[in-house]
Amino acid sequence: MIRTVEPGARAQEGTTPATRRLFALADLSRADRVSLEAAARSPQIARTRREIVREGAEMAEPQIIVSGWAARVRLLMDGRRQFLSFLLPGDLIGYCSPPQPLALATVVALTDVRLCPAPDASASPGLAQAYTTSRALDEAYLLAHVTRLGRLNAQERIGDLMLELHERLTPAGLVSQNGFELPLTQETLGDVLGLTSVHINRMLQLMRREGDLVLKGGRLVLPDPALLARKVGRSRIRVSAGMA
Amino acid sequence: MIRTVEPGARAQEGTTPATRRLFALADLSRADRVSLEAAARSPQIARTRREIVREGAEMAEPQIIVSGWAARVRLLMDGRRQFLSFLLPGDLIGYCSPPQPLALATVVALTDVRLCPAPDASASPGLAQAYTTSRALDEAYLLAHVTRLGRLNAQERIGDLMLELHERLTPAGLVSQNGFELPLTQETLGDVLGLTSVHINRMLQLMRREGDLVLKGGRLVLPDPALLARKVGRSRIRVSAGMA
DNA sequence: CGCCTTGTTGAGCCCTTTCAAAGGATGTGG
DNA sequence: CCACATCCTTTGAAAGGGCTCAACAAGGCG
Repeated sequence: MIRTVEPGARAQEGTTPATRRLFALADLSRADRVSLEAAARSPQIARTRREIVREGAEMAEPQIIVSGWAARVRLLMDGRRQFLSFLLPGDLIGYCSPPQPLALATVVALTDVRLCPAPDASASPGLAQAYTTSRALDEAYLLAHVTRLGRLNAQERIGDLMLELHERLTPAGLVSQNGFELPLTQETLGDVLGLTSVHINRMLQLMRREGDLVLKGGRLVLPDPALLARKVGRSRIRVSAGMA
Repeated sequence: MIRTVEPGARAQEGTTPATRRLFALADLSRADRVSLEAAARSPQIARTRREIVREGAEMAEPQIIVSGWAARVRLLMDGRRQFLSFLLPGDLIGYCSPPQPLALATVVALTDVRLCPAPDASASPGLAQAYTTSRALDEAYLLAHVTRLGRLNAQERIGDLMLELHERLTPAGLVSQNGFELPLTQETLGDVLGLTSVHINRMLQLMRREGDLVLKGGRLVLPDPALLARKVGRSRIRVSAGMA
């Protein structure tokens, strides 16, 4: 299929994955886009494994993930660990309106992460809309995660998660050929999906053999996302009438 | 231990479980309290099993659960079912600020439920604060649910959930003698905790034998909540510096 | 090149599910 | 007040999915 790119559309797309994703969330004014691009241009770095937010700490100003992966996590005192959600380029950390006093979960960097303060939305309906939509998506993904953990078996959980990541990374432009970088160890994947790394390993092998996915060298490819979606019984996440 | 009740404190407590719970969430003005009490006095009824909100529908105005239990639920197309969260007296349904276009999950009545429109908070900082805190608690409980499903075994899940319900029903005044009404079938409990009703049954029996809980005739008693909390490794949920 | 993290594999066990059926409650109508 | 239907709880036996423990291979990285 051939797709024409109008000159106007290209200008809206954003120059980095994070801004591409944010631009897709709402109808932003030129000023909004400029301020997002500017903010993303001078990010801070959080190294792998470093805590970005600590559970129970007072909330700092909201931030945007410019690049890299982070996750919200909860630790049990016997050492068990559960990841609650992923934070991907263009996602917001700590955005609550109205503000909330305490962080509900620790946020930890899964890779080196670049983040920047989120431009103030109080004077911009476009930004406010984008942030709100982002937040709604966060909650939708969290609900999907509950269902995944509660009612899907190991293969379904893996497939469903990979499809979600595919879906979330697409607007940021981080997906090509149905594939994307997956900077997660099998241990981490286990702590996301409520399984052991050993079982993750075996199920990944099975799914590779069955042609559901290709995972090698930190890159994941879903040869046929639609087919996999049918196989694990997944439907697309939507929070408003129009958007993905 | 003897506790003195000052005449002033009593007036703040609210006359129904729902208002008691809401009054405990924020420092409310006399007008706030009056409007909540008034709203709760003319509720609508939703019968058991009836849908209160349908997933994907446009959001109606926010409502307050005056009495009864409801739950957010997601259905898989092969018939599997996962409850996402409970909605108890004093909880809000569909409160989002700023408003969100679509409901993210179906809400269904688990018992006959009385609900009323939530008084408008735009002119009242107290109400706004109460609603915000309620929403923060919702999210905290959702995160706890993820951890429960992902990393706890059957007994821990049951114990943890019962402790959460104990904690949530207490401010509404629905707990006495460490016990409360639990209007849930074992089937429902299974769909909350990601287990089968058969296994719920067996684990409940085990926990009864071990003295962790007493469940009979729809009433649950936790003989020693603190001990059970230690046993399942649970810590109390908090979203702000002061409150429960 | 050697350390350290990550991925792979095997065997056995245990927690949880499945399937089926019986027993108790509860409620409605006759 | 009994008969009957319905829903919920309880129980048994067997199978299965996922876990544990342990050891080994395979990559990065300094």
